[in-house]
Amino acid sequence: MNAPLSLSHLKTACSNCNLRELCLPVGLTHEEVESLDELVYTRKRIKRGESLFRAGDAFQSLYAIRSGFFKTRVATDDGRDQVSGFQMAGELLGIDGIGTDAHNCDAVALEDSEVCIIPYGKLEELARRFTPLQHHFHKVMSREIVRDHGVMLLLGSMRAEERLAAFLLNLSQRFTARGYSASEFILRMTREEIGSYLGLKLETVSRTFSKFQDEGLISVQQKHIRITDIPGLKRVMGQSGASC
Amino acid sequence: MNAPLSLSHLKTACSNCNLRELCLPVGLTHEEVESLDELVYTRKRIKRGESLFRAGDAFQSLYAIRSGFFKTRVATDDGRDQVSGFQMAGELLGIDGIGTDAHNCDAVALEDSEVCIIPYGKLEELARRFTPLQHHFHKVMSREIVRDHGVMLLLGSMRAEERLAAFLLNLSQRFTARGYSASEFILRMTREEIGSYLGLKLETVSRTFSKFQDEGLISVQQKHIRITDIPGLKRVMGQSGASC
DNA sequence: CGCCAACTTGATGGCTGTCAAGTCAGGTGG
DNA sequence: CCACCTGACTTGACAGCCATCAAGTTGGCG
Repeated sequence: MNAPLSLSHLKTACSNCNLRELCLPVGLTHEEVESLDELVYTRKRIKRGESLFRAGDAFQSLYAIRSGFFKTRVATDDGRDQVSGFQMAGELLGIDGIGTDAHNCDAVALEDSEVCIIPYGKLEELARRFTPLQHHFHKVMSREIVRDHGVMLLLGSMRAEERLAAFLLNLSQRFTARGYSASEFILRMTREEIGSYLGLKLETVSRTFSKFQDEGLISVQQKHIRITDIPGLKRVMGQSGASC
Repeated sequence: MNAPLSLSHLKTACSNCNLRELCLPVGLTHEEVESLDELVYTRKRIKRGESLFRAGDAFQSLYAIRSGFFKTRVATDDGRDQVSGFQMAGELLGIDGIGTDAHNCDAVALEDSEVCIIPYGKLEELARRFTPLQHHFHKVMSREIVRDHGVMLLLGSMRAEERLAAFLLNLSQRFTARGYSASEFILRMTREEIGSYLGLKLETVSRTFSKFQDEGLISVQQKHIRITDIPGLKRVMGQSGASC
């Protein structure tokens, strides 16, 4: 099922990957990227609804998303759980596992997806040899922390409309960075998953989408979203009473 | 003001530091710790109310707290801000700056404090030479991400009482790890700062403290907290309707 | 001693959760 | 091909938690 063939190896090589700009190899010379190829030698396909890893699984590898869409989900011992993020092509999964040698969240594919398996031991070894790789890996982790702080701010101080506006603008921006339309996309997650991520109930998400539509900011049809007024959404996000 | 004297160097050395178990040198051999001494050659004192760094400052160093207590604070462009964490002795400050080469939050001392300055370039260099240091540094960053996910879960799905109970238990546990009392301590932060961190208003924090006191869970007198019923607090935290 | 920031407590209102009913879209099987 | 079924979504009514506004208290510090 995931036997490494030499053909798949060829196809997997970082040096051929068009996600280079988003993934780990950023800033490496061509030569350095080629030696990265020894790092990533296996890909894995995950079908929609399946888990890449689950909380408690032994940590061994990081995963770079080659294609598809994931959610990560954390849980408390008393049965509560929450979506902690949505990840798309070029983003890294599994960083949470380094600290305890076990994964702390579930990573579930929201559509059929493919990931590159990055054995963590090898990554550390290469990071010791290639300063830019080390530096870039640290940057990726640091940015994840900064991103989480942004979500904490959102959860702690924004109202439902502001959260949803921020969410849509964030998705829009990430799609743009991948060459897709900034204003029109398909939501891979349900209202419930959006709500879980934003600390809202699914009804509130649905209601707020409808409100945005009434106000002419977006056009919603089930999972199909079209943002018709990006500046308007930004205004919704910033309306904390400080209009001057 | 922060001129490195040879005397202060001696006193700063990681090999003499009683926070070794909490800070970066965990898991290093005695020999390795000694070579760490070249890394940390300056300490800095921060008075209560002063900032160690501010959002936007160029990133150059990490800081290990030797003594004292800090809060970190993130802000949006529209004037909103939120406390993103409280840090005590043995914990690391500044990791958020690696990703963008600039700090993304303010670090403010909540009491007179002292930090060890860890030049980031040197840390990366040493991490390339000492595998355990590299590994430990990655773990520290990963744990910070996991911690943030926990806060996100708290902000997204817990009610005021649960948040405060979790907060008190977390403080209690961290004080315990440092050899202080698990049940009696002084809050270094104001109700407003607690509220900001937990996504609540200061009145709600105050009211909930009073409620806990009425219920015999804690005893509050201004900043002085005594937890009289730790299992009770844990029960408050877990009461999400799943009592079976 | 007096001032001020921090804190407590009360009254009221609004945002969002909860419960409920109905709609829509896609997939399956007859 | 169509009916049916199911999960996802929408919309409404109501309630509860927490924010807001307000007034008073406490404690530390000059």
